[in-house]
Amino acid sequence: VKNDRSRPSSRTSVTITEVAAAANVSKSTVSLVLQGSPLIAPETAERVRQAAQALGYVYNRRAADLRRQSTKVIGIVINDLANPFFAELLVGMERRLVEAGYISLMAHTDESVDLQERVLTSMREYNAAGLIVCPAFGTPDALLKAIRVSGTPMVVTVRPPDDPAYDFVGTNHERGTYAATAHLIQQGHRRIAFLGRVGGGAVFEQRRAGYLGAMAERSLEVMSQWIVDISLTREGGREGIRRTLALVPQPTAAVCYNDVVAFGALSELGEQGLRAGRDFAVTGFDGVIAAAHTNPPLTTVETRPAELGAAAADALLQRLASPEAPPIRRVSEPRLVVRQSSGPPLRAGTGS
Amino acid sequence: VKNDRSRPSSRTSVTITEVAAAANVSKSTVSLVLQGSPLIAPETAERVRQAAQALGYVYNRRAADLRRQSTKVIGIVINDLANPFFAELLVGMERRLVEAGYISLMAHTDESVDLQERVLTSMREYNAAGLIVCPAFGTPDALLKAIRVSGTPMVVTVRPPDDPAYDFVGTNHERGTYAATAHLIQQGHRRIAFLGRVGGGAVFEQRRAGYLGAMAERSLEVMSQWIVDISLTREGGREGIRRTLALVPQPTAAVCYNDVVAFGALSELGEQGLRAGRDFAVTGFDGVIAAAHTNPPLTTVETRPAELGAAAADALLQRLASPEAPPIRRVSEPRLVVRQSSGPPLRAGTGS
DNA sequence: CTGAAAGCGCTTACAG
DNA sequence: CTGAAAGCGCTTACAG
Repeated sequence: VKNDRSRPSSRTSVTITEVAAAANVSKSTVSLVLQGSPLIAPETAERVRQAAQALGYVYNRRAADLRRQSTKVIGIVINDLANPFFAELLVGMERRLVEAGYISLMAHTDESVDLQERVLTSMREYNAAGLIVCPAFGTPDALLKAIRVSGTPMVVTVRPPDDPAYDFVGTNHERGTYAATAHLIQQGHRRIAFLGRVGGGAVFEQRRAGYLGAMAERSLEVMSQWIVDISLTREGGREGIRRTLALVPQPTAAVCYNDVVAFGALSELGEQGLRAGRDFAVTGFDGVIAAAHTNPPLTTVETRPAELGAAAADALLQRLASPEAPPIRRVSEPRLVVRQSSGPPLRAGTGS
Repeated sequence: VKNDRSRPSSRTSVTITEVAAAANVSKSTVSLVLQGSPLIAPETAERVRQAAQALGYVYNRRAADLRRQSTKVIGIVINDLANPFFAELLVGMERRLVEAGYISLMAHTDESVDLQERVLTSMREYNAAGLIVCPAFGTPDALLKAIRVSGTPMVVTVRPPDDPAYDFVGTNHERGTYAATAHLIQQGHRRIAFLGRVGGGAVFEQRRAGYLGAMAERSLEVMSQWIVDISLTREGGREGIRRTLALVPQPTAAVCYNDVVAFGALSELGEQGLRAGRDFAVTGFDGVIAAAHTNPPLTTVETRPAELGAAAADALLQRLASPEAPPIRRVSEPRLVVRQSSGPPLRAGTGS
């Protein structure tokens, strides 16, 4: 074998040209056997495979993709991986994607729109076949629009864009908090707080709307200070409970924006010597795995994050298969799961 | 502009050839301005940029990388993203990597060695410049070795391989459980259980060794049934507590393999009407963010997962910079953080 | 059943 | 300061 690079050591990659030489066939033949083409005679194919193996050949999919004008990589951008909801969502989509033969380019924006823009262009420069994005707070519509116009298949997830032209997979936020609030009312609560982040975008609006809707339906007034503005973290949940307990008259329950906030609420309640579900009721939103194993276990709105992620992946796969199909829009109905954090108020029937 | 493709719509990508034509320069010039070369006259550069902008040109980094024989993508493989420890680890490494101008190809193996092998080859086929891997349970040494021999830079993290030839970034598991156990003993506990997964590999061995070491140092016997074999999940933690409470004589404390197990333990204790920290003591391991906000807050061994991830990324970056340097080995010292889940036994001083 | 040739979108010496 | 040419590692008609 004439080859000026003395022996393909470490970083010098061996190419099909070299295996072709070793197997005494042409590049074309090697390429064909690598693709499992039935055109090649079994013995030839075997010889090629042996040669490839012996040389430690690794397929250069990048080169193949360049030539073929396609890739099997999908870009995933997540806004908040520290929240288990998004971690579970990611797990669900990534799994579905590998099952379908794709691999994921993943980036975490941590709610930074600048970072989001950078990673998105990077993914497009790497020719991602498609994109799944959970937009960071305050994502300019122009960004999403630019991608859509460029023709790169994209599904937006969790946070619905204003424009219905996007492929979107999410959950019905309003129905979720409606169910949680209605449950609390049914348990006998009348003064119910809502812990969330004011100005948190469409998702916040929708979740609050569900809460307000349920209250209004039973003709329960809601005092403005019951909408407690906190950061959407466990710390925020703690603070929210502290502020709620300081209110006069004191609410007896709180609908939390999400599970992470509820976790903080549960923790703070414990520190105050109160037992959630007995002394004060709390509900979460998301239904992350951890919610079933808090102390006490959390009543929450189950959105099945992993399934949601898989659904987003499916939507993208579908879009890849039919680029011209009308916009996909899948909004799942969340389900309230009653556990122990949401018992009736201490003296049931306390009026407002 | 003569161009048989009528107008670069949707998926038809525009190339440097087209912007070259539009700007009346050669491909070379376009390439140079794209790279920010100072060789090009400012006016020319500006003209090229305008043309690129106008045509909606997106840089094809894949083609550039192919030609340049390098990439800016790093493969990350994680064994268990459902565990917040790994999610936080991932966040730490991904952030550091984007800061350094890389983008991450991420895959979750869910402890499947088969899947792990597939994603690893996929990453190499895509010419990842380097790899960071948290090996799945039971990863054959041959797999890691094949990668090392191939010359692809790789750092192994969290789970130490037997062979010291690998670049490795992790934490001192034995010191961690030693500290947790010693703390419990100091609080007055004598009968202390260890909840973990027997046969869980090197990490389990090390964590158990720390527990046994601390017990032996105070000449405390450990009954074989105190080593409770469970799955490493919240469910496992619940079951572990149930089995521990059924033991005679009953242990008064439990060192948990990790935080997730401890979360389950806390939850189960609550369901049994017991208060962790008062009626029974528990410690965790990892120091995930959630540990500070459980009910009650969890005493745990803090490993600073995000920092660990960043350190793993740094190690890889370093390896990329000096391929021939001797193996990197960074084992951080974890720190015990005492919170409320680990108070003294009900009647302090109870003998063994 | 197999090979020679062209081309995917870039970069990089090398001229001028 | 700019252009022509070769080449990165593949695939894919097209011959034979």
